[in-house]
Amino acid sequence: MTITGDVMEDFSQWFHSILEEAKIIDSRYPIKGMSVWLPKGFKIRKYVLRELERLMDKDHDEVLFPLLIPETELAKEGIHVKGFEEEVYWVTHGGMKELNEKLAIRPTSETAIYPMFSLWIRSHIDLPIKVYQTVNTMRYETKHTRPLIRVREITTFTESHTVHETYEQASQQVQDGIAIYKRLFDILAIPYLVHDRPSWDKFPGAEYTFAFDTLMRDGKTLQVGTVHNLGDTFAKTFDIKYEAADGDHRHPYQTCYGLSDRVIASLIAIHGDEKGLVLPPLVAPTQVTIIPIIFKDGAEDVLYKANEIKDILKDGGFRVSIDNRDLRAGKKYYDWELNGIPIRIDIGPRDLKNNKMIITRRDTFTKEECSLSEDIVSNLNSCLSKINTNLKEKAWNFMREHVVEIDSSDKIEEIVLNGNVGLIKWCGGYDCGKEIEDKTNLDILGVQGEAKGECINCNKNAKHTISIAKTY
RNA sequence: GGGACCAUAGGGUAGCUUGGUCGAUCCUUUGGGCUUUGGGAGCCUGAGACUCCGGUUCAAAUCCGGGUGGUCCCA
Repeated sequence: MTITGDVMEDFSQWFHSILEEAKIIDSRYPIKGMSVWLPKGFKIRKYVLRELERLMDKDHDEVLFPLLIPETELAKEGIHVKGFEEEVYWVTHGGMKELNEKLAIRPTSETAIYPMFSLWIRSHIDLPIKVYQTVNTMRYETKHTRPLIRVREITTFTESHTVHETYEQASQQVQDGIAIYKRLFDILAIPYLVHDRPSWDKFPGAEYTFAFDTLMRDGKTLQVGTVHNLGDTFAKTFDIKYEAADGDHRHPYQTCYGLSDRVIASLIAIHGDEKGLVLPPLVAPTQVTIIPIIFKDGAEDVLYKANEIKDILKDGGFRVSIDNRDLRAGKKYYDWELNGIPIRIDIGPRDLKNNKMIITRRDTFTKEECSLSEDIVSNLNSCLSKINTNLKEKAWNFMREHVVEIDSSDKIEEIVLNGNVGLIKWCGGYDCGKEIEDKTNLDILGVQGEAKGECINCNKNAKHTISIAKTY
C-alpha cells in the first residue's frame, strides 16, 4: 500500500493513487465520470462544506430546488443554452411512456431557479434575495474525465443566486462573493489567483465572470470557483420584475457564484505528499490520533492514560481518536500519514514513567516531547494553528514562485510549459487575445490588473496584465 | 474534435507475438491459528481474477469485430 507516482514528476498518477489509497472516492463505479464518495472522503467533504456554509449563512438563505428542469425553461435564455446544450442529460420517459415534455437534469440551476424568482419578487421590499444550495448537477462531458476534476456528475455544487435592485448592488455582491470565497480558500490553505475572465470565456449569459484559479503541482491551473455578474439579462428572459419605490416596474440585477468538488480536489492535490494526505486542521476528519504503545506489561496504565488524554482533548473541542487496533505501531504510523491527520500523539510505558507524551506533526514530521502536567489543550491548539499557517505559507510560496512575468512573446510557451503561470501585458483586444491563445496553444485566464507599456502581441498600448497558463 | 495506449483476484502484475502445457504466475490485500509488538515482523493454513457481446476454431486469457470503461497526448 503505497502512493505510486511522484507528486512533482507524475502528478496525475499520484493524484489517482492518493484518491484510492486514502479512500477518498472509489472511481470504479461503472459509468464514465462518476464515482462514489467513501466514508473518509465524505467526511472531508462534510467539513469543507461546514466551513463554507458557516460563511454563506451569515448573509444567505439555504434552499433546495428540484433536479429536473422543463425543456421550455432551459431553452429560454439563448446564449446560456448554447453554452450548455451539448452537455445536457435528458429525461425522456416515465416508465415506458414517453414524456410530453423532455426534462433536463440540471447542468446548473439558473433556469430552475429564476422562473420561481419571478413569482417571488413583487416589490423592492422583496429585494435583495440571496440564496444558495448544495446540489449535484450533471454534465455530459465528452472529453476524458478525471475524478473530482472533470466529471459527469458534479456531486457537490454549492451555487448562490442573488437578486438586486440596481446594477451597482449586483456589482457589490460580486465583490462580496469573491470575499467569501477568499475566506474559504484561506481556511483551506489553498492559494488562488482571481481573474476577470476574458469575454470569450465568461459564463454563458453573464456580463462578466471572475474566477478563482489555483496552481496544481504539474504546472496546470485549476479553476476552483467562479463569480458572475448576470446583469439584467436573465431577469428579462425570465420576466423577473419588481415595483420600485417610485412606482416604476423594473428588471432587477442578478449574480450567481459557485464552488464544486474541485475545491476538495485542490485541497488534496496541493497539500498532499508522497506519504499521503496532508489536511488543514479545520477540515481534517480526525485532528489528533493517539497511539498507545502497548507491551504485555503495563498495558492497562498506558490505555488508561491514553483515554484520559482523549477525553481532555475531546472536551477541548478536538476531533480525536485512539488507535486501539491490534497492529504494530509502525503500521499505525503509516495509516496516520496516509490519512493526513495533523497531529499524532504517541504514549507508551517509557513516556508514562517520565510523565510525557510525544507529539508529531504531519506537515513537518517534527517531534516534540510534551509534559502531561501542562495544559494539553492550549498546547495542541497552538500546534494546529502553526500547522495551518505552515501549510498556507508553503502553498502560497509554491504558487508565487510559479507566477512569472514574461516580456517577450517567444518566451511564453517555454516558460509556461515549464510549469508556470505567465503574466503578460495585453492591449485588451478580442482578436489579439485569441491570437495569443492560438499561437501559444495556452489559455488566457484573464485580467489580474492594470498595465502600462506595450501589448506583448501587437505592441499597441497595453491595458491589462493578464495571466496565461496551461489549464485543466 | 483528433490520436495513442490499455482492460487478468480489492490493488499491482506474468502469460498474449507463435491459440492447446492455464486446473493462470508473482507481489500486495484478505479470513483463521501460533509467536510477536517504540516505524510496514515471522511461520502455518485458507480466500480471491481472464471487462461484456458477437465471430473464427476441434480448441480462445491469447486471433478478429463491436460495446463499455480507463489512462495519456494533441486541438
